[in-house]
Amino acid sequence: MTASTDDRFIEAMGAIAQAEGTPRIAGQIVGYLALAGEARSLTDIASGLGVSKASVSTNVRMLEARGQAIRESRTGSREDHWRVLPPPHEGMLSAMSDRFLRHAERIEALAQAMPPGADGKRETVHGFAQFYRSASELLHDWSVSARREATAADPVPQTSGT
Amino acid sequence: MTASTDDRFIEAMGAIAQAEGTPRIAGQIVGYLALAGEARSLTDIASGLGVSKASVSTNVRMLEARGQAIRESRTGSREDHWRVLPPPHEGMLSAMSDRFLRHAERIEALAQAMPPGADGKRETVHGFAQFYRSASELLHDWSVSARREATAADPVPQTSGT
DNA sequence: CAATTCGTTAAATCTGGACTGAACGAAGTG
DNA sequence: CACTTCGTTCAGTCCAGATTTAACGAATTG
Repeated sequence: MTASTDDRFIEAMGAIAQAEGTPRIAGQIVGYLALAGEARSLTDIASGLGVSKASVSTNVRMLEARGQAIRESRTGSREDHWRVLPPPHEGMLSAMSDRFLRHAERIEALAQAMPPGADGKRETVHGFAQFYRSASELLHDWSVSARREATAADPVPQTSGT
Repeated sequence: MTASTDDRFIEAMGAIAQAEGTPRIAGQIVGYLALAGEARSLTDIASGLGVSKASVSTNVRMLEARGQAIRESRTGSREDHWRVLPPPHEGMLSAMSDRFLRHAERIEALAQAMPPGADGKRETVHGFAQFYRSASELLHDWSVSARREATAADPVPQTSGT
């Protein structure tokens, strides 16, 4: 019955991911790999979560692009193996940061295109752009510091020690 | 043709809202009210955006719950009037903060329920909870400071000055 | 008190995007 | 060189949730 608490955690991670606007399966994968502690093959993940390999392939590459998971190509096997690096959250933060930066640039471009009338609209729009820009910076800085902390005191389980 | 840049801003705000996992119309409303600078009735908003009053009603109340918009019940008219308060972003931050706090509590409860085995799983799960908790706190602090800054130097257009 | 207008709710519809199944190319393996 | 296995892609399905239409209660006005 020890699998039950694991499953509940994986389930919760999926729900949270969904609430944050990312695919449910992406969250489940992070939970699964975090609990595993070591790298797992795409097939393992798919059967472990009871979803199609196609879904895992898609989502695990999305996680890779975000820096939340890394691919390990072992020499012996031609299977790819995947692990989350501590903390897996860091990637989430930089994804957020990137998103906000895009928002900032998009809005700022619109502000520039606005007539500089006395109604203050252009300043209002500029204010929005400014907000997104500082949000992006804040998140970026934090993701860096979070990574540093985690690297300092690493409480992550590894099957094979140093 | 000056309405065109306004529309593009409103459009962009809707797209961003959608990208952040909230209803498109909610973002459009924020954009509309921010440009308006003063309070607008529900009917105004609906016709201004070309959407149903039901949608506006639903979304504007969601914004109110988040603190991104406030309702003004004028004595003379029985219409409700709505405005965004500067900065409207602050509500978005506290919404995020709340969400992360819920995540933290949910995960922490699971961590407590986990067997304290030597595999370090419980610590891993606890780490996730910790992450969400500090994220929540960071966002909360920032939303407060953002509000303070905006209140200090208020560049918001008001039709009726002090 | 009838008539109008406002805001909300409930049911129905519509749509974006997650997920799957099947097919394909690449890379080993015998 | 046939055969198996792996990962990806593509077309199709499915579903959550956003939006709308219609109907309702409350408030206002004459």
